[in-house]
Amino acid sequence: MELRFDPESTRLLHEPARLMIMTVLGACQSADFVFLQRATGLTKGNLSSHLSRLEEAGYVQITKQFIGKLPNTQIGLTEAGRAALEQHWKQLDDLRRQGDQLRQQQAKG
Amino acid sequence: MELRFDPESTRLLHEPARLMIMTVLGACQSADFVFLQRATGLTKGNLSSHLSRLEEAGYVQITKQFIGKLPNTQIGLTEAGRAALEQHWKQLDDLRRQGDQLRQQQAKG
DNA sequence: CTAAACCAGTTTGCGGTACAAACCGGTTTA
DNA sequence: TAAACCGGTTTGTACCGCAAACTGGTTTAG
Repeated sequence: MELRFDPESTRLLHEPARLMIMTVLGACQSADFVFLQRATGLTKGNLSSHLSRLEEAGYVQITKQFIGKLPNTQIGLTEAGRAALEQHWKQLDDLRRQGDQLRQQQAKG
Repeated sequence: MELRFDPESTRLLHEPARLMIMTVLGACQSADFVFLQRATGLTKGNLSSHLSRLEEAGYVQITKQFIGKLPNTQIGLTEAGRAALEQHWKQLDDLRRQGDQLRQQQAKG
């Protein structure tokens, strides 16, 4: 029996840090850098580089502005990003289902 | 709001290849190397090294024997392995739930 | 006035890892 | 007896996640 599960399709989201980021963003239209850092517990450097990757992948869009005199970075999911996140959960659910199925086949056969 | 999600606890299983392996093993008492390779679609080298990692982690136990004249490697989940796999799914479920919760809070507030 | 602390991030350096190619000891086929 | 096959393991490399160091500006302290 051939397990159908494509690691490459959502490889980006298999990194826990990125999955956390996407999960938070999935719940807001937009969050800023500091909020994301608090929510995920990542270091600034770490968060920054993950966001760059997600941006390159087209999963988030990043807009910079000034609030008063301070720089501020807003991050939001793109449609592609939202789709990828859903897709990722679906794949995991599906893998788990396949495991259960296999188990039942074993029980019978 | 602080996301509670510990990447380190099940980092090993965040690798898709390893999650596939564990999923298959979760359904059998024991599987052999060739079966695992077919089921997961991994290359031999890749599978071998992932199994070594899982063994070091105490998640699988590996026993070697000869079938006729050919070497044969049987792999099975340990109790720790089974527990880790369940734990992993739980963590993912939990993260997703937290996302949904956040979303509902946003809808209200 | 200026130096030290703070803010909001980005870049850099490094240790670790996933992957396939090369390899290995043996067995079967030609 | 040599070439192909079997069941894996080891090696080399390119990539990646992480925190420390840095950047460019702002506020506080003396």
